[in-house]
Amino acid sequence: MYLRSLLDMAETRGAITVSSDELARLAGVNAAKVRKDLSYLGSYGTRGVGYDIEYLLYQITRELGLTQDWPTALIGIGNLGRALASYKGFSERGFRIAALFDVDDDVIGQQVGGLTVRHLDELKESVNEDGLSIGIIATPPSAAQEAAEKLVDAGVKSILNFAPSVVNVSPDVNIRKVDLSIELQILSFYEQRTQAIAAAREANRRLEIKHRPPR
Amino acid sequence: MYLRSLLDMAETRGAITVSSDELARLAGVNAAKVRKDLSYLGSYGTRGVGYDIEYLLYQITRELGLTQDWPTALIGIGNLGRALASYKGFSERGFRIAALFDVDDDVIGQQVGGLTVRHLDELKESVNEDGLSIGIIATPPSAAQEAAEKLVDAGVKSILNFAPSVVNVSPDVNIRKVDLSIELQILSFYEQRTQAIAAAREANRRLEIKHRPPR
DNA sequence: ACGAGCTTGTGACTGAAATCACAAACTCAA
DNA sequence: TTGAGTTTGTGATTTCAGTCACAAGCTCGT
Repeated sequence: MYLRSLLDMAETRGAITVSSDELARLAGVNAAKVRKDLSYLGSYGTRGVGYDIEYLLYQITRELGLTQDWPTALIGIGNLGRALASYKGFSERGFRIAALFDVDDDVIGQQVGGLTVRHLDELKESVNEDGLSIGIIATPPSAAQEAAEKLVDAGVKSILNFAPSVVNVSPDVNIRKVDLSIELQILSFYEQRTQAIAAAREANRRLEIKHRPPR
Repeated sequence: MYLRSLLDMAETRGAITVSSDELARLAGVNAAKVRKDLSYLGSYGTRGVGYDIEYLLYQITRELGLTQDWPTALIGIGNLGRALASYKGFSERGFRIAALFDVDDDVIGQQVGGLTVRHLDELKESVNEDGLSIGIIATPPSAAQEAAEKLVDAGVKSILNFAPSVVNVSPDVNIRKVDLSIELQILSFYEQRTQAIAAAREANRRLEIKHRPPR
């Protein structure tokens, strides 16, 4: 989050430094938290001045491992897969989609974003050839477990799963999931609750009018 | 998460009940936490038996507001927008993409997933006509703020932002963001760290060999 | 050189979330 | 009916993240 705020800031304003207060406002958190978080990187701030934006950007980028190039395999070239393949946000952060895989013969061989879709069975050789280190799963839920296993078998230790299903892998593999609909469900929960509260208040108001004697 | 695990379970296995232990394993959390979480819904479990899967599914669905239909506006019909428009996971959970908006004349008028893309300026009328209650932003980062403001102006109180930029709205509006590349950055961080540790261990080993006298 | 005005870095504190641990409540077999 | 074996629901405890508060350290004007 800080990284994103700092990048925004570096682009737009010509400022050299930023205070924890300012960064906090941009990132939507407490200023003390900003300082504590940044202190884990070392003492890169100057009292009375703030943090040097460029230096801080470099340190965060380095710590997150974003100075390296991470060749990434994308499995499942459906609607979501295609969108991810051409998603600017990945390449901007050093995540280069380097190989595409699917199991559907109609899709295999197609050109997507300058890459040819290959069969999932060729994953292992491709990992060796291209040095793939991260795998993204964008398959239907039912195919996610198999995709994960093939990735692990090929030696990939970091997996990002966009399929809305539970995937089990050995504990030394780092798997994270993004469920696109979970955030919508959270919004729905709050909407539902505010509506329910409004309805209850309304019902209550009617009752009071009915039963309370006029003053 | 519980909802998803339970749906999986209801589909595959023919079990009637589930224990907190089992659900915890599926959802990847502590069993006591499962019980405490579920207890907020009321006491729907039976000691010595567990929870009735169907009943629990209904209660969670109801509490999350997923028994209702939530007509949703989607702004920004680029790669990601198109993928989201046809994403099965949304409709399965009751989120119906009911209207599409963009500002690009080349895109406006196109048919995407059975809907015609309209100009963002028509948002307000569409909110009134179709009863849109949730807005999804899938624009480029620079256009996200404007899209959010138009949504708020039209009366939408729940917004999901896929654009990787900070968006400010009044506090009575519920805005959540999904940053597709943040999860990759987290994976990168761990990869970077394990590689750094491995490198340090290797360097250390070499030093020891060099300096330690042979036994 | 010095004091006013900032801003960082961090120990102390607070509050919330996660976990533990166990009584209570159920099933089932004998 | 009883007792062994489960499993829930929840008070007590632990852990951890977030916040507060302030000394330390910097700049700049005078």
